[in-house]
Amino acid sequence: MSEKTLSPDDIRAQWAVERPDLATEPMALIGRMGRLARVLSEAMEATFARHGLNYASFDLLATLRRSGDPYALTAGDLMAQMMITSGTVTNRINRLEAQGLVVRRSDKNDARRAIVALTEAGFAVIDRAVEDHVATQKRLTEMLSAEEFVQLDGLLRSWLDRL
Amino acid sequence: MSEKTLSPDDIRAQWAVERPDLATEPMALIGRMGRLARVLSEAMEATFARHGLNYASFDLLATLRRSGDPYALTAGDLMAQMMITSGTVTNRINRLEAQGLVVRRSDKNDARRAIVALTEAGFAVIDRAVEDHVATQKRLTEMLSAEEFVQLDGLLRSWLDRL
DNA sequence: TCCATTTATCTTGACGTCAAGATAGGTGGA
DNA sequence: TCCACCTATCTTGACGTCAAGATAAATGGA
Repeated sequence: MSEKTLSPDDIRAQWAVERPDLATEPMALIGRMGRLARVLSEAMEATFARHGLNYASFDLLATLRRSGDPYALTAGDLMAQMMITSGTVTNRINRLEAQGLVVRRSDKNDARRAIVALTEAGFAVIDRAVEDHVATQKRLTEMLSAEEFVQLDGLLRSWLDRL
Repeated sequence: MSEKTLSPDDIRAQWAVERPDLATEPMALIGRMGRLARVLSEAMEATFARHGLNYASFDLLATLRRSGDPYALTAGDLMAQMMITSGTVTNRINRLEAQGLVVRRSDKNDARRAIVALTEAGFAVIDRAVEDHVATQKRLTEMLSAEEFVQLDGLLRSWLDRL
């Protein structure tokens, strides 16, 4: 009935009434992880948008940029590093190519391969965007004390390792 | 060049070479949060799939189920609680209605309102699915010690509060 | 040399999501 | 009573993503 959003704890409280047999401690933790990921994503998307990008395009440009000179990778490399399917890679490349931020070249040794390279415009955009992105991430994390930061990073790292 | 996926730490190492001026400590932490959220989501989606559901449909059915008898909310309530737009609510309802898991009724006092209620089939599906879901969440979190669990939950909670 | 097999990328169709706008019903003041 | 405005939901069009399959090129063994 309530016209309001519920916190993960509110949701647990509802389940406690309706299904008191369920152990919902993990639900609150995982729910908070999800909320946090969402809030962080929204803040980062706003940063990308200031540079005419979104997560998908930032991700691809950043992958090329940090791969170092000559700022070029095959579609397959991009697929692996961005952890997406081949169709999604194709789509991301197409959109960035239309914006003039990357170019497709063919590999002289293997005509099946598509080599994707940053254009000068793409290089300029991602170099500016990543600075802004880092500043946003700093802002988002600086409400954690140094000790909290280290603790959280350690917990996330070991959980991820065990999964 | 590498045909491999990179850890958040690998990514930081690449940036350290290409853009040593950037302070990327937050990037590793936020990156790990994102990876973790993704791994957890994939595991939970697999659970939903065993019941013919996905995240979207589980979310709506669960919202109705835990709202308690008579397991019915307006589209607006669902929009607020699920934190999605009105168009997305309409879409989710349509799909679940086609599966016979919810029904739309009109509100006698306000013809603009769409009241969405669980069917018997919907109730049965969500009651089974949520048990499986809770078991999956238990499995995902039980690699954390009790102490780690409490620490992590506390850190996430306070970070979220401050954001 | 040939061709069956493997590899790299692209295409197609289906989903879930959102922003913006359309539609229809409700409400309050003149 | 009317109508301008507000509210609740639905529609439309655009994206990003994936799974599955199509296409084209490389490879290796007979």
